Amino acid sequence: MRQPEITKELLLQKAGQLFNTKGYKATSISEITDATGLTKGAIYKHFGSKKHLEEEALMYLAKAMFDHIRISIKAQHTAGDKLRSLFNFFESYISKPPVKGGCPLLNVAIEADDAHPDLRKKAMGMLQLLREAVHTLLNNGIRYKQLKPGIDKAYYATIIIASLEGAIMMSKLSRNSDDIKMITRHLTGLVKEMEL
Amino acid sequence: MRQPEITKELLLQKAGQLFNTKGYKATSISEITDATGLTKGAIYKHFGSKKHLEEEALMYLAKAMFDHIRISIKAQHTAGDKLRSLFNFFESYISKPPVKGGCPLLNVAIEADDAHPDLRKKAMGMLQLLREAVHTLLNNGIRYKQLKPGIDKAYYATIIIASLEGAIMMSKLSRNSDDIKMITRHLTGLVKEMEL
DNA sequence: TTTTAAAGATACCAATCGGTATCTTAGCGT
DNA sequence: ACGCTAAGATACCGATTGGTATCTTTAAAA
Repeated sequence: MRQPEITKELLLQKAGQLFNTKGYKATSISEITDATGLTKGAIYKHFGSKKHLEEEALMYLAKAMFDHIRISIKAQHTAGDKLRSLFNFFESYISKPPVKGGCPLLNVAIEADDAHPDLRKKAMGMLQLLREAVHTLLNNGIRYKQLKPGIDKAYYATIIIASLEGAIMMSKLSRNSDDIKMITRHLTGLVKEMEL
Repeated sequence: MRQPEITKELLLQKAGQLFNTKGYKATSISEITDATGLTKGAIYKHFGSKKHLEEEALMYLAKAMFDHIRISIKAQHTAGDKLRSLFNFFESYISKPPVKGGCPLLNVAIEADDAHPDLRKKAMGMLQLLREAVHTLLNNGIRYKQLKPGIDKAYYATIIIASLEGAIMMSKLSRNSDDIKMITRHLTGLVKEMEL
C-alpha cells in the first residue's frame, strides 16, 4: 500500500484539477485531502508547503498540456494541418476537457499576474513555451515551402494564442462552443492566407 | 462626517479594486477595512454579506467599464473610428489602467465560471452587454454605409472580444504592451476589410 | 435644543486556515 | 525474521476567516 511515487502523482493530479477549477489560493489543503483520501502528513512530506504544491501542480498541468499539444501536432505532416490540429486541441478544452477548469495557462495567468510573483513567473514560462511552439511551427512551415516566407511570425503567434485564449474564456463562461468555433474558423482563414 | 452614500461609494471603489487585483474570494473583509479605514460594521450595514458586496462591486466595475467605453465610442463619428477607439480603450488597460488588475470581465469570468454561479451570471451579463455594444456598432456602420452590408456581425464581435481579452491576459502577464498592440494592429486590419 | 433613527465602531463567535510535531506502520535490506 | 527508514496518520497550534450582537456617535427632524 505504501507507494510514494503513486501518492505524489495522485496529489499532483487531484490538486492540479482543484487548482485549475477553483483557483490556487481558493483551494484549501483539506479539500485536497478530501479529494485524495490522504492526510496532511502525506502532503507536507512530499511538498513541504502549500505554495510548493501549487507550483508543482502547475508544472504538472503545464506538462500535460504541452504533451497533448505535441502529440496532436506530431500526428500531422504539414504546417497548415499542424496549426489546424492545434486549434482543435484548444477547442477540446470546451467540448471534452483534458483537465477540468479550462486552460491552465489562462487560469494561472489571471490569478497570479498581480499578486503571486512565483506562480506568475511559471505562467510566463508557459506562455513563452507556447509562443515558441507556434513560432517553430511557422518557421518549419516556411522552411518546407508550405507557408509564405514573408510572414511575421511573432505577430501571427500572438494572434493565434490571444484569440484562442480569449475564446476559451468566452466559451467557458457561456458553456457552449460557439465562440471557440468561430475563432477556429477565423484562424483557419488566416492559415489559408499564409499557405502557399 | 457621516455620509452613507460616500461611504458606500468608497467601499465599492476600494473593494472593487481589491477584487479586480487579488480576486474576489482571495480578498478578505479585513483587507477592505484596512484599505478604506472603515470597519466591519460599515460593510455589513451597507451590504449584509461579503457575497453581496462582491456582486455589487462587480456591477460597479462593470458600470465604470461600460461608461468608459461609451464615452470613447461616442467621441468618434464613423463605425471604423468607433471600433479603433474601442481597441485603444482595451489597450489602456495595460498602458494606463482605468482600474488596477486589468479587465474586470476577464478576471471575474476566469474566477467564477466553474465555482461561483451568481458571479458567473453577472459575468455572462457583462459579456452579453459587450457583445451587443459591438453588434450595434457594426449594425450602425452598415446602416450608414460605412461598413460592407454582408459582414457576419456575431462572428466579428467574437473575434474582436476574444482577441482583445486574450491579448490583455498576455500583456498583463508579460507586463508590456507588445501583444495588445499587435492585436490592435490585427483588428485594425480587419476593420479596413469591413469598411467601404 | 432635544430627540431619534440610522451609521458605523467594537467586541466577540465558531469554523477553518496553513503549518508542525509526534506517533504509527509498511516495506525493504540484511 | 528482524530492524530500520521513511511514508503517512493524528493531534494539535496560533492566526485569520466571515459573520453577529451590542454599543456609541452623528446628523437631521422636531
